[in-house]
Amino acid sequence: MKRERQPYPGTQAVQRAFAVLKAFDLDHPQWTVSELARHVGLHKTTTFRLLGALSHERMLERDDATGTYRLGPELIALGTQALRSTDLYIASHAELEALARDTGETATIEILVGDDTVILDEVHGKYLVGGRPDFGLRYPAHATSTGKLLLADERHGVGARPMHSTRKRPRLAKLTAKTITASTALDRELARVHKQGYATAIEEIELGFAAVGAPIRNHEGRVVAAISVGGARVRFTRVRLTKLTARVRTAAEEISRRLGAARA
Amino acid sequence: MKRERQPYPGTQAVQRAFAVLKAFDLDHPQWTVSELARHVGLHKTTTFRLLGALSHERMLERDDATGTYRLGPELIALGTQALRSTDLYIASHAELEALARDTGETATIEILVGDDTVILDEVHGKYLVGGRPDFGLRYPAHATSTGKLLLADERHGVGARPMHSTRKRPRLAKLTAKTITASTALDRELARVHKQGYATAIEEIELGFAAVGAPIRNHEGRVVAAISVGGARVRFTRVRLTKLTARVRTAAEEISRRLGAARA
DNA sequence: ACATATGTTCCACAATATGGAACCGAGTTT
DNA sequence: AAACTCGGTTCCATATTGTGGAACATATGT
Repeated sequence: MKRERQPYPGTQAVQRAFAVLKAFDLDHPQWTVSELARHVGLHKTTTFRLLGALSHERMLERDDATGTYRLGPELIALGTQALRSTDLYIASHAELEALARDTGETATIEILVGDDTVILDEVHGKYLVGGRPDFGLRYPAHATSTGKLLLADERHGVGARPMHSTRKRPRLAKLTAKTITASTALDRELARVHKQGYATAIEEIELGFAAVGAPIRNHEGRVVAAISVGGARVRFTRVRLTKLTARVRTAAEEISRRLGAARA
Repeated sequence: MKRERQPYPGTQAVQRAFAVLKAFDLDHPQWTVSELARHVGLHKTTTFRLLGALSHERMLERDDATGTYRLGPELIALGTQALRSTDLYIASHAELEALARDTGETATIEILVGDDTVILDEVHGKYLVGGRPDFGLRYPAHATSTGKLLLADERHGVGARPMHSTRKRPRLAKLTAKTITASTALDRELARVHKQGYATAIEEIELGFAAVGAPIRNHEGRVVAAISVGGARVRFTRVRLTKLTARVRTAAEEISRRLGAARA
């Protein structure tokens, strides 16, 4: 087997265990031992043992009928526990409700995980009542209003951490005709977003969908999350967009203020 | 260090990693290295390395200000992914909304994780609008209507798995004056619950709170979850309780039917 | 200044995870 | 039906990997 150098001071088995867990995504909600072993590049036996351990911890669940594994209940508990320990969730929920009520659109708060944004919380407005909740969903950051804000801060923000500047650039997926895929174009966009303090994404993630976002800053001024309102592109006219932008920004400032104040 | 026998065929490091993660609960949303090491009974160095690895995987997050660790964003993603891969969530949501609408009370669906029930999904009725969502929360199973149903099936259900019969009995926490704490009394209650096909918990988990639950069965007849409606005790009069019970049971049957049908 | 606590690095040791080989069992193909 | 393939599983010798003792740095308190 290929033996790559451990890139970080850690435990191999743990790293592998999570590589296994992360293999369970929307495209592959369940796996068999062999398939998974091939996918993550581990020995069949090793994977088998890992799956056993994870199942025992109830992080995975084995479907006895098909013999496949899927994510288990303990992960749900752990995940929501993680959600709960985020102050963001508590600080933002009321404000998201107000946003959704005032604008009629869907309001979300998102954070950056790797190169994706993850929806922490979400409130639907009158234009989309009873819509399925989408929290936990991930979107490529470069194609969302919130993602741009988070990336912009990472690159231009206060403590522009130099060690992260050499971060591997991912291929920028082209999701619609308007998605920014050229890395130089993205650089320009991020600089602009950072300067103006808000971001838009008009049909960049999905045809017919538009959104405006504003940054949430912690007590240090770092952008730790971003909120947005989004909905059908046709409703986002130039003049309405201006109003929405203002509304989202005040909401974001209120949440940021609350985060700053919440600091013990 | 004490060296206990590995009770299952697995990897030690993985087991320890999750022991660490599970230490982050409502009481202890954040830990320092040493405190945690003591709590889980691991060597300080080992814990330190584990925390490093978990942080690198973004399963934990280090608060640079205080130097403490808390659950990280990747766990949120993993958790919601787990939630998503549960058919239960999809099969039940609409029915929970109907339940909440019809009864005005809060409707939940819960599963068993260890000795606790975990709220998978939840819809508030008219009596509690804008209430904070509580999914992911855990409650001791013996004190909830849903938990009783799940425990009852575990003990009296179809494949009364003998190997689990010797399951360690936890101390039954006394949450209110009405909480069932004597294990013989619980045995009797569970037998009754199993027989009648529904369960109540009147001020057993919290003063002033009452709930009725009914079981969700999969295609094999196993109780895989339970739903309930709950609210202020004063509204749960004897006659209304009868009606609520009937309503919850039909909802549960509908969801069970859908699960049975959903089987590929 | 001393004592006690924490987070962190280093390192020799061996316990632990690893993966090769082999065994079943169920489908497919010959 | 035998021969083959591909999946899951068990066994086991090996050495890689994780372990924890010792020591250091820093911080807080006495």
